[in-house]
Amino acid sequence: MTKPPKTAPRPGRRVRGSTTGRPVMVLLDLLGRRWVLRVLWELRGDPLTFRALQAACGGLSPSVLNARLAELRDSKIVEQRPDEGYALTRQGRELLAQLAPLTAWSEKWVKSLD
Amino acid sequence: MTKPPKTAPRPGRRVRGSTTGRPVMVLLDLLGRRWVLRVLWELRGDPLTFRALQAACGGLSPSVLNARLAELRDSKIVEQRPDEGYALTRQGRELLAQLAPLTAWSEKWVKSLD
DNA sequence: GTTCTTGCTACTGAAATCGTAGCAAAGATG
DNA sequence: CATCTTTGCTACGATTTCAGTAGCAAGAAC
Repeated sequence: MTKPPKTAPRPGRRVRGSTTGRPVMVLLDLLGRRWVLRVLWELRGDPLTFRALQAACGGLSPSVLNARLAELRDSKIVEQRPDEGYALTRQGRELLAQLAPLTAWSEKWVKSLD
Repeated sequence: MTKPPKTAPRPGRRVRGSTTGRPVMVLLDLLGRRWVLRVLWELRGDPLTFRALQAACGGLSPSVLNARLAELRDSKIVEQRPDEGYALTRQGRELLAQLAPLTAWSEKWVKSLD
């Protein structure tokens, strides 16, 4: 009874809700995991240490943070730099750039609620 | 001991990891819930019925789908049209448009893995 | 009437997450 | 040297969320 190894979802592999492993499905699986979007968001500026990142996310549990960071490192979206902490990779920054307009959208969105 | 009512996260209210309720934080909380991104993605085209949407997402459980749909309706991102099924609202389509470039990004991303 | 489909609720077990405690390593301070 | 702090992270039980299956009420088609 060996436990299945837990890793980040990978293109070509089966992921949640998709047997094809199409890249965009894999990405949606990865980004849809709790705290992932937030972590990327908090890394939009300078690199953050583990604890700083944890604090920035409002004190999420270190076990979950560590799991998410492992997945994001595995996916080459985040990297760990010695003496600096965690930072987005080049492609991680590209990904975040796609997400940047969400701020503006969310401001408009607020007004439509109440 | 009344249970707290379960609703979608709302701007101005406390959300996971943020006491300020800043719009973008609320949005990240909402989008980071399991299946939300995928559901939006599957609604990019024509409206889908509940069951069609469920099938498109690879057979996720109806209870979760219903919960997500309730949140997204509450957030005015998805609407239910009589005799058509579920569809994105206007602002829902705008939101998805922000996310559209993810397909292209994910294709590049794949090549960087292995 | 029966047979479909559709939208959804109910229920149980599994998995993910939370919250807290704490430890080993490295650096600063005395 | 000793001690204090910070940092990255692991362990563990409690809670929440999700998965998976069953099934029901309402409507349409027959």
